[in-house]
Amino acid sequence: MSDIPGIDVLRALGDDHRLRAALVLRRHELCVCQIVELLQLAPSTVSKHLAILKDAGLVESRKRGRWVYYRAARKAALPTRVVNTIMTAFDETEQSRMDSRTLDQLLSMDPEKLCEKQRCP
Amino acid sequence: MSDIPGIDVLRALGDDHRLRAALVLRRHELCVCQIVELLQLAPSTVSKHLAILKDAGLVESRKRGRWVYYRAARKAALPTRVVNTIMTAFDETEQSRMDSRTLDQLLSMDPEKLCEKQRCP
DNA sequence: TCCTTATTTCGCCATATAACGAAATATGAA
DNA sequence: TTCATATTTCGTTATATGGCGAAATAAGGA
Repeated sequence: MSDIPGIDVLRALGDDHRLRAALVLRRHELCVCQIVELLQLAPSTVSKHLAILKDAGLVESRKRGRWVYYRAARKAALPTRVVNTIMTAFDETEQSRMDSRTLDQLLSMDPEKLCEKQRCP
Repeated sequence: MSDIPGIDVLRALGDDHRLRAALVLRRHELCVCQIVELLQLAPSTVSKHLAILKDAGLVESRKRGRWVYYRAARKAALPTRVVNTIMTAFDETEQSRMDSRTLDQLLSMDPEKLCEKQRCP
């Protein structure tokens, strides 16, 4: 369902628990049980959240004995400037370019005719 | 369900159709029927998406006759730098500060004891 | 006023998602 | 090898979300 590359990052961060986890993992490398304590959720739930963050490329993990440690990924961190930054980035996707071209066509059409077309297929 | 202020922006942008709409609205002011054509969705569906973007403060609307025009809000656009920017911004929220304090306590505890506590309530 | 029509709201359905507990997995320690 | 335990996977459930069509709303034009 994620057509646009990178949008999974927004979805990953669009959950309170995951955002909180992602934030603390920027400051400290933590094992799952510590995050369980912080978020007050079942271990299985936390594990899944961390997997989603990992799939989005936001965090990475390493195993030491029975513990698995997570930390922010070494590559990927909201007001006005932030939104602009996000939008600009997404603006470089293929979907955005396609939309721009489609839009050019739409703009050359009379909105009146557009609505008419939408009424009568 | 949105405890953390600003996270609704991420959720709003975390949908392909809404992201595409938000992007084109940064370039052009458009009426609903034009966005309907671009996204190829039912007018009612588009209307709902636009309301979500509006609630998140990403777009604004004005009514001219029977048409409603939407455009990017005059205040609030992914690579590494973007994610860092997002994270830094969210890091200034109260929830993040609370988490930091909680974390300080957690870090002073033996993870072993933490896990033990989680086993036996 | 009455009709047409662009948009929104509402009700409904299908799917996605978050949460839990139980079972499976993996690994250190006895 | 056998036990204990940290984490993950799986199955289930409740809720959230995205989509549509029909009805409601609002505003220009006959």
